Amino acid sequence: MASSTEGMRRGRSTARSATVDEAEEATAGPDALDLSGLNAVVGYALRRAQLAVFEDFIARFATLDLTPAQYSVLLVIGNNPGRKQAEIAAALGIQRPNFVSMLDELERRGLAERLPSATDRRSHALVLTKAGSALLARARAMQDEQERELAQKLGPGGREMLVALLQRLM
Amino acid sequence: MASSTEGMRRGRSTARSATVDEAEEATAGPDALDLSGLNAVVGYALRRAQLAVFEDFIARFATLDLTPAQYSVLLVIGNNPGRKQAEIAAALGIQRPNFVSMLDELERRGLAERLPSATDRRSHALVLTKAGSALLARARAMQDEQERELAQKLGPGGREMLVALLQRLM
DNA sequence: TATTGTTATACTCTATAACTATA
DNA sequence: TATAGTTATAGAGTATAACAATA
Repeated sequence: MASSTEGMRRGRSTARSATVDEAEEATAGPDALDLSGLNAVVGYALRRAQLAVFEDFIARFATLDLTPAQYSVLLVIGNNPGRKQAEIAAALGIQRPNFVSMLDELERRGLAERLPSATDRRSHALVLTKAGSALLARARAMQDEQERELAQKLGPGGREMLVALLQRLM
Repeated sequence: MASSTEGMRRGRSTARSATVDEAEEATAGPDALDLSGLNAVVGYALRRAQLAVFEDFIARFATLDLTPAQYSVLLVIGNNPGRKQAEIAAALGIQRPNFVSMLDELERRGLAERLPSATDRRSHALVLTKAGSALLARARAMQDEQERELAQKLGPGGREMLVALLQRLM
């Protein structure tokens, strides 16, 4: 159902085995647009939800001056100290060239370090500094708080259900 | 194409109430990284899932030469013919200045048109051309097919559950 | 004075080619 | 020959200021 306006709304198409209809936007303003077609699209809902969650994340982490990407880098280095740049970058889906300036910045701020590898003089072993570990601890606590608030929005078991569903898409 | 070849595991997330559970045993290879901390983060899962779904979308829509953004614009114009640029753009979360070149391109391809408004000489009434409607119909069918495949990945009721959970985050 | 569409601009992300020094 | 880190660069995507025409 749905469709605030009568117009053209998926008239034909009898084969709808997967049920593409169910989302619906209640009444909004007087001249509100019909977005029913978009709201049923998984990709669109994913994009909007991701933007909303990231926006919230960025606002929270403003005090730590950390972007989501920087947080993920600190987290992965912290859990995997001594790994090569290429390994960390690949794990995060970051192109190696783009990872250079990210590390430059984290190193400049004294949060991470590029140590010489003992076995391969080409590679760098990434580690967190003490300051980096300390900041990561604060960031983790902050992120846990966001996770708790998201869990509340999502209802009982909703967060775990959501993550499980998202994993199926990757 | 072929972005990110990261190595993510499929941690079984045993449900735990509201607090962040970050104890997932990563059935790891010899030198696989520990990403358990990230995999429990809703925002990160959202981002990766969104990228995966969009990548699939882009590959499918390559034959129609439509990006996800262009598809959303055609869809919303089709369901809301005669609306102003600013209205369509706002509904999609697109900045008005950035919407200009998008419309230029759709108009250049003969898919959409900027008609003079009958009531306000400043504004343009957006409509689809016949070719635009025809392309949109093909795109919709293509998108329905993706939705069906996603639904299969997500299991019985999974797609509807996912969309409902995502709506709670916006 | 406010709004619509537009131009110009800038900043972030992301992607690729190519260099260097090692292996 | 291949790999790790790097440089340079190009392309999207997104954000804001400002202007002309109109309300």
